[in-house]
Amino acid sequence: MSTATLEASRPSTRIFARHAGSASTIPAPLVTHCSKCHLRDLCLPCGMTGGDVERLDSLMFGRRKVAAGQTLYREGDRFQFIYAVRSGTFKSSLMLADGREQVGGFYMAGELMGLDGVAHGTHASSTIALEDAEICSIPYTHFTEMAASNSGMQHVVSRLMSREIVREHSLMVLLGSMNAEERLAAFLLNLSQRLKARGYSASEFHLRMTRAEIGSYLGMTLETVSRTFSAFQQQRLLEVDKRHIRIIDLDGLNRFFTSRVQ
Amino acid sequence: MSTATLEASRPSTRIFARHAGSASTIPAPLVTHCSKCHLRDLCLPCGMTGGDVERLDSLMFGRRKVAAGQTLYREGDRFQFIYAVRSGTFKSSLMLADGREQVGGFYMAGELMGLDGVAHGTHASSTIALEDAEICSIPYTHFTEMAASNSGMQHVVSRLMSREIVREHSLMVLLGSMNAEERLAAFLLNLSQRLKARGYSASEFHLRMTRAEIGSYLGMTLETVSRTFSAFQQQRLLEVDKRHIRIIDLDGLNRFFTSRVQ
DNA sequence: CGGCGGTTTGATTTACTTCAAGCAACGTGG
DNA sequence: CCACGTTGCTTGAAGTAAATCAAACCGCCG
Repeated sequence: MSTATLEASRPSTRIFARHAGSASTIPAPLVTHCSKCHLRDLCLPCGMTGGDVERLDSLMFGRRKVAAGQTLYREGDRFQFIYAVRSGTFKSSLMLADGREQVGGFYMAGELMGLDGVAHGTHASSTIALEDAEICSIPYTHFTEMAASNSGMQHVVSRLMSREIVREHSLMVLLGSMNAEERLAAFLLNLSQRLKARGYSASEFHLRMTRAEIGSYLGMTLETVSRTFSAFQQQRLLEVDKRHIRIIDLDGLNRFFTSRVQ
Repeated sequence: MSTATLEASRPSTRIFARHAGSASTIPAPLVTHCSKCHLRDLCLPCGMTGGDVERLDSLMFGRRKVAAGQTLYREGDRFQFIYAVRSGTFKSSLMLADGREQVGGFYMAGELMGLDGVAHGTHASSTIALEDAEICSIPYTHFTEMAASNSGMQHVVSRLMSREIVREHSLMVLLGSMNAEERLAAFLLNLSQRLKARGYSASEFHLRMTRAEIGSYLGMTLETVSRTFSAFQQQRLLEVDKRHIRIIDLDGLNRFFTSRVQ
């Protein structure tokens, strides 16, 4: 964990790390260098070759903290940045006419948010921090300008967008054809995998989101989410204590949705 | 494999670009020129400026017919092409372990298919023609090579991918929070709009897909689809005769899901 | 002609929602 | 410090939308 190197000493309440250098001669503190980031293999630079990652550094992505509950961008906001999660968890959601929200996804370290804005220059969803978090802001136009002269790099963006398409694809399957138990199992296993990829335990973790948010994401009510957790516990698949989850029987969980999705 | 004069220098294009003109010296007949295509404002070239569309011409997209029921690509196939619909209708779908299929979308003239393959170099879904159709095959690598030297053009790809993300976003809302009537209303209105944009009647059209396919797409059974059609007919919102649909009360239909989605 | 795929409609069942109540953890202000 | 409201979670009982099971119809094709 090479993190806490830079940010500790600095005032962290900057809105966006506007272009750094200004007065000082030393590199500005709140600028990120991808090449030195511990997330580089999960995040934007993933798959880049040669000096491309170093070239990313020159864009000097702004970095900032986001407090729990704070909104990163809202539906309709002008699209300027892609955001990379450095730490913490976010949810993206849409507000429905009847006041309810539809959660579209949860994002954790190394994942990119805001790609839906490219289509119309305007964000199609809102995203909110579920806990205190830290992000990098990637100015989209600068990024594409750079990618213009570099085919490898633009490939990376395309791949990331496509990945988002694939992700939503599988969510559609989930929402379109699974029952409550299958949905929750799929959700937990997905979470487990992503946490594992980030060096955390795959079998024991703390949920950052409420039952209502899980329910919205999975297309069911919070009561059904709660009941399904209880059912899993009784089937000795999980141990659940509020938001603390311990997966006891991974295979058992897996069977739930392996039976559906090949 | 030796024909296709114009593509000689780019062997990979050939697989799909019919070996039409064989030995002749005149341009092969089944090569498409975007600049002269009647779909240019709906399709890939949409939003391109200056000579970009002409530059697309030089890629000489292969064009071919696809018979009803024929598969364009399958889950797991190597990703090489993006496909643009010239005429006809396609569905994309996933096969579930229990043998059922999950339909992920329907595509009509000017729409692009296969973008999900960019992520892992492999298609994440299958797509099948619902009626006799015609497509252009766009060799992805050539296309990105060209886009490499042209920032305007690569913007176009990104926008198209992002649009797909947004599309799936709204499908998630649909699947996650709407009831049967709202889903079918949303489906019909979406279809109506897209047909209108293509110069067809917005109020009267012929469905190319079965009740089962609609149901799979909307996350409900074919029986419920059928019943909901009947209900709409009784409410004098539609006239339904098998696959022939006439929308009588557009506002009435609209009210169904305006009440949900802002 | 018979069989088949697509559709409609009816009867029954069920998985989930809705409504409702209670509890635990937490923060706030008197 | 305790009473209080708030938020999140669980559980129960009742209601319902949609799934399932089932039958029949139509148009089509070999």
